[in-house]
Amino acid sequence: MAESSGSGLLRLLNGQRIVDALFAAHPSRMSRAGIARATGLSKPTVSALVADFESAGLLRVSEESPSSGTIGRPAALYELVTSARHSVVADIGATKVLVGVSDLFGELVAEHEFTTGPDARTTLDHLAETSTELLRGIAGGCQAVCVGVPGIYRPERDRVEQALNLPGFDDLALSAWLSERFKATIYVENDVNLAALGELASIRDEQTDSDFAAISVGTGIGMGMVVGGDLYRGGTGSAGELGSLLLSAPQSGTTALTLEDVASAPSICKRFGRAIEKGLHSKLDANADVPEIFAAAAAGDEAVSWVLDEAAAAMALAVSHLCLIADPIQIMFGGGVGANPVFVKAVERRLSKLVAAPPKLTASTLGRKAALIGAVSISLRLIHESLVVEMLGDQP
Amino acid sequence: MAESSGSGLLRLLNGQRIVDALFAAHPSRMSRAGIARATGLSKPTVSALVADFESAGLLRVSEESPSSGTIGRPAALYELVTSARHSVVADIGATKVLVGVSDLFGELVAEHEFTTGPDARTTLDHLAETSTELLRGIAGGCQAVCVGVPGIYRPERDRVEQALNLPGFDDLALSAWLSERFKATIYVENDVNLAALGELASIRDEQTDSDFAAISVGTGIGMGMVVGGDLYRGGTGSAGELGSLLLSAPQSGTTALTLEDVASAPSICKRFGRAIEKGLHSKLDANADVPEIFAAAAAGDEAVSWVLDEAAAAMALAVSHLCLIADPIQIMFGGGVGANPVFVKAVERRLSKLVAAPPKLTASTLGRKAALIGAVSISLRLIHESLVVEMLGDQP
DNA sequence: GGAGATTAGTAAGATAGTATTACTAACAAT
DNA sequence: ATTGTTAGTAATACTATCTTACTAATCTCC
Repeated sequence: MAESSGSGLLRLLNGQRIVDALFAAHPSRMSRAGIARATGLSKPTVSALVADFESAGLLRVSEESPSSGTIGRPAALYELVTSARHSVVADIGATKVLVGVSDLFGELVAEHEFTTGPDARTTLDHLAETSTELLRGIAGGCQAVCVGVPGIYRPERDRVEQALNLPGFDDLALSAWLSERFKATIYVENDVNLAALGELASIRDEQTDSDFAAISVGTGIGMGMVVGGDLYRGGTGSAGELGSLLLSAPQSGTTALTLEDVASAPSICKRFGRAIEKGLHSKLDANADVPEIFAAAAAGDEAVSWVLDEAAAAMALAVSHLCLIADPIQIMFGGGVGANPVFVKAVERRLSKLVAAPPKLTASTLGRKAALIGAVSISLRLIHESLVVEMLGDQP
Repeated sequence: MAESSGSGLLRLLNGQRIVDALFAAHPSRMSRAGIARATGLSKPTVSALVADFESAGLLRVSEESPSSGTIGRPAALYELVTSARHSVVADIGATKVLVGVSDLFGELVAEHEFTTGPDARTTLDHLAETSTELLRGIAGGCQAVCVGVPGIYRPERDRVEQALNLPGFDDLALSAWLSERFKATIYVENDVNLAALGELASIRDEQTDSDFAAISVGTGIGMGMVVGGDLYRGGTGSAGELGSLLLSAPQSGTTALTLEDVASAPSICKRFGRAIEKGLHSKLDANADVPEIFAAAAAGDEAVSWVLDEAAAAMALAVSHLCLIADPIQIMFGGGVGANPVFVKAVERRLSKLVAAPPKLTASTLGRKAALIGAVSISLRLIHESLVVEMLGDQP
């Protein structure tokens, strides 16, 4: 075990700096002299630590192109070993489950998809089988597991709540269950939150980490927020329940409409049907589905544009609240309704009339895989946290 | 200067652990043997560091009660020197400026209040004079300055924006200005945000750090949020602008009411006047002020209860949005309207009908001093960050 | 082809800080 | 007075670092 105060701590800290420098430089490789320059450590110190990392299997000398064209003695270029750590990532959706195995850099080296089972337990059994199958042939197994669930996960009780689409979560200690099957760090998170992380990870090049929101508009409406690079969960873990947001104050007697009553996929279909009954003109059938409705939007269909306008107006109002309260820099829309650029444009148009400096609104580009990619980004963090300690600690 | 990789770093880290242990134990004093037990460091290491801290003036042997009643050799008990560091804190309000000097533990050792001048520059000059006056007799001057301003502070431009009540901020580089006058770390922050920190600090015993909101309802309506112990500012620094929140979607042609149109102090007075004109019954004059209106609320005055109900309903709707988006654990109301328990109770009653699990709502107990106390908590953080480095770095 | 320049990496010794062990100091209880 | 307990110090060893000086390997220029 690593000491926490003596010079062993110093070794860990300096080891972390070296690993950080190598991750920052990825995919370029670095010589030990280069690492010394980048970290400020002395060359002998770097050599000693790199030797330890190499014998622990985290680093190796790159085979190809042993430098060329430069003056001076050619360097031995080191690179991180991609396969030094693996993690299992999964997104348990209402209809499908995505499973993957990610390497040290978050590349998915194996993937699989299966249909969600009748209840949570069967689905999880299937998930466990699939992941051991995907891990076959990977030496060392996995060191981290991150699972997205279609409900609110409460770490203090180790329970998934409000997973309405998938029964059987009520008395299932999910983290404990996973710990029994995987000898790894376990992380469970709401799928919408993971999707927010995933969407952010996919645009991080052009964008700062801070204050990003991803709104999913499909069967239900949910939101994940990333604040300063970390997920924001709120005091009771239920931040971002946008669907229940009231569109106006309830008058005495009447119950007010919620955002979900107007802008979710089922509501849009229902309201379209009612618009037809009320006599609005449309080429479509009264029970058209969301893709059909969106397809007809371009053609200037009367009932369609009325329904979509209402949905966009409601969403714009909700987003205006979000801007005044949380002031995100960018908002990304996903889900069956939200990922449609027509919808995003309509919201954007209306939002500009409600808010002085509206944030950037974009449509999701990742689709279903957003949560899985978010799970990768969490599992990477878990692995990075323990990497150096484990690599340097095992030497006697 | 302290090395960042060599053994000097280790010394700093261990020094920090000792100081942290002493702060955590405050106001009890600790023996060196006790520090060694608490930190896991060895006794000689603790002795060496404590000796350095003592000669730097951060620690001293407590005079009184050199231990008694216990078995064994009596310990020399060490305590932090309260006056080792001082900070200047100020809250520049629209009508008054509060200035104080705080010691190492955040106790205010000097305080002063003066009327806000005609413009920012005059007020700041007055502030600088006052604080040098308050610092007279304090050896070493101040090491940190935290100033609350009635507007949005943008660090990247070093400007205070939207300070509508106090002209002259537009082309004033406030941090730079303060840096010229104080040889100390400077921090400028919105006053509502500081008030949130202050209110949180005053209840921290019973409450976790996380996800606390303070809503100020007075001339305007603003909110400060604390997330995980840190202020939340949003992407452009303007999170918490609750006053502009729309109470309903604007219909074509009409502009919708904002929260400030219904629940701010001026709006309440205006709407009360109109209620009288409309013929609602009241004992009060049509141009009654907020304290009078609240005083009449208990008596069941018709016009008064109509106006306050409307204000509370609007605030409850806004708070319901806040809960669904940010899910705070506790919300504290301050300001001329908000600090009134009658108002808070009314909001609470209405909120319970809008949200399934409403957070705890409370009325501010700090009043005007909230922002000043928040400034103290920021300045303490600034001082703690640099304390050990400065204390151990100055020895050759 | 050889001398010099240039960069990578290693070896040896110095330095700083910590932990361990064993000691002395100071007091209470018996 | 003796014994036991706790606080603190002294001496030494250990760990990990840095510095300095060296060797190694290549390119360039003559």
